[in-house]
Amino acid sequence: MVVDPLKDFPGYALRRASSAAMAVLARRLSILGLRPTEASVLMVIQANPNITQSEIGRLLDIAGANMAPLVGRLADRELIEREPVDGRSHGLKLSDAGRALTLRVKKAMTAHEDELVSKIPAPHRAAFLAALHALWSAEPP
Amino acid sequence: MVVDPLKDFPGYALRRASSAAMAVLARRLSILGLRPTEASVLMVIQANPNITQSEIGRLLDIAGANMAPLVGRLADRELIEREPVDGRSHGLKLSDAGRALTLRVKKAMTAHEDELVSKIPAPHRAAFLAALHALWSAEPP
DNA sequence: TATTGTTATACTCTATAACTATA
DNA sequence: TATAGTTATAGAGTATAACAATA
Repeated sequence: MVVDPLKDFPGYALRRASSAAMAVLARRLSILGLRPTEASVLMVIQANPNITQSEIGRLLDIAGANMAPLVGRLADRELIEREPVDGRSHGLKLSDAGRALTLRVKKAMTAHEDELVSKIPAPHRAAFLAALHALWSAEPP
Repeated sequence: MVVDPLKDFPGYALRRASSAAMAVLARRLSILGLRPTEASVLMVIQANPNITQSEIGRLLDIAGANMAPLVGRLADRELIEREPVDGRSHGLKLSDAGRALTLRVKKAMTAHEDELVSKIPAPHRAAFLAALHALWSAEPP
């Protein structure tokens, strides 16, 4: 009946797969009161204590203008602490509450990733991840 | 120096790969005065003359509320024509201008897809597309 | 001069609720 | 009652421009 002319375009399949996965992850994280970007920022701070917000932005490809309200929300909820390292930049660290929440974020994310990976035949998993990295990092600016 | 704790998460790589690819496609299509969703709707109409807008929404997973302004823009630009098939639904067809533009959309999309595919080793391409389809269609509602 | 952080603003995509007209 | 189409509205992510303070 209805023909889908986009079905065999890898770019379209990539977009649909990504948005389907993001929707599931967002639902999981909303239980913790977090959005996906907030959760990823918490994980980056945990892995890099005293990182500055501009460094996080470069790592996650989030513009500085958008980092400000994001970090502000996390600080308002006392999940992170800011300590001046410079006259203009602050090092970010997790608070105790932030550390506890990040532990739950990690569990949610790992469970989510396991779900995704389980849908891909085991022998193809490594090549799949390699292909995603090739598409991710090699795009022109 | 800075550690990326998300790098090995397929879900995160999926998101980054998708948004990088979408950014490139959006830039290509903006030359034609189209957004990615508008371009995909044109292609669906071309492949399915007289399709209704609710059928397009189900195919592309776009909510009815969001189809209305999208189709309205295409009709305002006289790229498509609406003919009542029903008291409440309209069949959509490309106008001559719409057909000409869709031809250019197809070329832009094909060029874009070829670029993507070229970044993936040839022996892994089929498995990559299959994996994307598995992630796309098998997500729970 | 360049960088960090910030505010303000706008656009796109998405999501929900409410309504009408038709089936 | 269910569906098609529409309007209004809000949230989230992203983008640019502008600015102050600092390096």
